[in-house]
Amino acid sequence: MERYSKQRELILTALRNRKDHPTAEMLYNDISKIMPSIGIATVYRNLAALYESGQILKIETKQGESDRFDGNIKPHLHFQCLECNKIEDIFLNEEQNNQLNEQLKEFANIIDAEMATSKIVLKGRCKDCRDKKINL
Amino acid sequence: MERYSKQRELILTALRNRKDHPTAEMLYNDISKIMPSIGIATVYRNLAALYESGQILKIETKQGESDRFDGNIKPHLHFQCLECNKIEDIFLNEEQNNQLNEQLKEFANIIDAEMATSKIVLKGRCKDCRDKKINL
DNA sequence: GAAATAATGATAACGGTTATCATTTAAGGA
DNA sequence: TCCTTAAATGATAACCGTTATCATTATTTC
Repeated sequence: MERYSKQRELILTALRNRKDHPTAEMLYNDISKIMPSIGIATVYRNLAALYESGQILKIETKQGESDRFDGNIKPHLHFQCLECNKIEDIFLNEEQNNQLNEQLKEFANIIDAEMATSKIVLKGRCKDCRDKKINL
Repeated sequence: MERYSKQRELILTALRNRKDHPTAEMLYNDISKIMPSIGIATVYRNLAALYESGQILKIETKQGESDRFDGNIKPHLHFQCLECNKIEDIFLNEEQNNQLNEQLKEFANIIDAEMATSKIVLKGRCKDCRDKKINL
């Protein structure tokens, strides 16, 4: 059975305290300041467990790039800036969310499949990078 | 400058001859039958080059799972079955495609970002797996 | 407390991909 | 056609994020 551990609590708190989408290693660095003895494997293990139990989100990235984690489990889209690589949240209102899901389910119906979830990452240029370009 | 190579031609042809979404290794296996001397690194190198020049698509998968490649560059969505892991294409008509893109661009506007591309993977149960379940 | 057994920490192993480097080969003249 | 040059190749080592292993520690239950 699942058993309480100080480490898991620290990991969940550390993730919720961040407003970005940290990697396992970033969280490990944060937590090391409080509990220097923690091992990186424990961070990975607990993030996996928290993800499987639905307490956090995981943004799977491509090979060789670390996965990102998200303490905010309200459904939302992600936007990744192609210039600075930052990942931002896009929260939709319920109406927008339902409408999008309905449309995607229809698309799945085209091939007679049942959609359960979708993974959407928008890519382009974030506000900061756009503003930076203008100032050059 | 870019220079012709028999290997690159074989790789592109091998990919186009498949209707699924093979991994680099699957293509390597196919091509080895014709050119046994080819090296796996050459396959990876050329797939990367073909992707960068827009001649093929790449479906980036999660860590520890091989990337998939697609010789069909007409814009389309992907559906991955959570049971059998197969990836299928979903082709939208132009109207559906434009409508979806417009909607996604609006979502990016919420955070003042400019969307260039989107990566959408629908997940759920494919037709085959659904039919299989019914027959049990 | 004591026993049972999850969870941990250190580190080796893993898997897909990329880098390295000597060798081969295509391209463009002489 | 031969020569030069530099891109492409093939073999393999290295890389990097992640997972497995295993002895040790710590939480739960009695």
